[in-house]
Amino acid sequence: MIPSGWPPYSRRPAKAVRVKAMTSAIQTLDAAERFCTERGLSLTPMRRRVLELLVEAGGPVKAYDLLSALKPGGAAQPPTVYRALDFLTRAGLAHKVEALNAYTACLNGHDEEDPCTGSAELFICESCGNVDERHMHRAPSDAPDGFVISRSVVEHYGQCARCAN
Amino acid sequence: MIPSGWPPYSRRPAKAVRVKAMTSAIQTLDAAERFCTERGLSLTPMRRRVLELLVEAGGPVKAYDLLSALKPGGAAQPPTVYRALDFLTRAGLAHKVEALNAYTACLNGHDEEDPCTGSAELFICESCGNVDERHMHRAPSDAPDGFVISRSVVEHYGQCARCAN
DNA sequence: CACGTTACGTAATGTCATAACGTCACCCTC
DNA sequence: GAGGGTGACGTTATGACATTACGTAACGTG
Repeated sequence: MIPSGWPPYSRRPAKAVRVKAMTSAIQTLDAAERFCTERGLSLTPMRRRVLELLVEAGGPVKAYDLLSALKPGGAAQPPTVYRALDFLTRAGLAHKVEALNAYTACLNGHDEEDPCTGSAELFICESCGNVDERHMHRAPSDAPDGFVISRSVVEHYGQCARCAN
Repeated sequence: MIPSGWPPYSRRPAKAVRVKAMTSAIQTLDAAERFCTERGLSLTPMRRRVLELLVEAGGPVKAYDLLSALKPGGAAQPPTVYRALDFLTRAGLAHKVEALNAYTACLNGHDEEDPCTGSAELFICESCGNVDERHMHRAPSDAPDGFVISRSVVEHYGQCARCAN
């Protein structure tokens, strides 16, 4: 009667941070470096390291998983990673996935044209954990009269084309 | 350089549960009652009480605030309120506001025509805390090829018309 | 009646995030 | 080069949000 087993993904054990594409990671990090220097932001070693972990994971990562991944090179405490995530999200280099309490790197538009403004539309595959990010170029057509939007959270959960088979 | 003071609303102290419109609350509860009996769902006293608190609050309420509000009539523990919220959200009588870790009553379409399917578009005023809910009748136009959406989280934060002045 | 199911009580624990304070390096200006 | 502001980060503790696991009572059905 009531749909059960919902929401499935947010109850799963967190997936381990894994390396996916080192080449693109390096490219992304270099782009992020340029992005920051152009704007007078400092991508410190700690912030760069956290962004690197996010990029390597290729999907949403929990803050405490980042923390664990950080541990080997010195004991890190929660505020350390949350401060880094705060910087990255403010800068538009990462997004928080609200419904997952997780964080994901923002790969779009930091090289040249269209920097991320902070509001992205996320398509999250509940099978493989992959996140496809689209920037929102449209306002909702059915906003209440006179409502002024300052920030939007748009997250779609489902199955990507690859996993739907 | 980096916008500061963001996100403002989610860091505020939780607002107290307050009574807003008792008449509409009763109407809503009666409608919810009918909604459940029609579907073979049982709106138990506990579930009804939690829904009542949500309706009275007229906006997002934190689980532990519900818990406090429940206390006077017997000591309630977290699972109690989370179970009630789970039922209400599954039934479509309430929604979780993900970016706020809060819950809000769903007032739409439980009387006759168009029951809430679970995916609503929420417009949350960061000044007065009011939530305006629209049901989503459209699919995102720019979904990745072949992506099948099972659930969407859409939350817009900003200022309502009344507070914009 | 024995059994399964549903709802809720209760204790403990797990998970996510921040507060509050200290230190150090850097830069500026006098 | 002493003083003072600022930004980044370490460290301890705590707050805030949510679940696991187990027990019991009520109810319906074979």
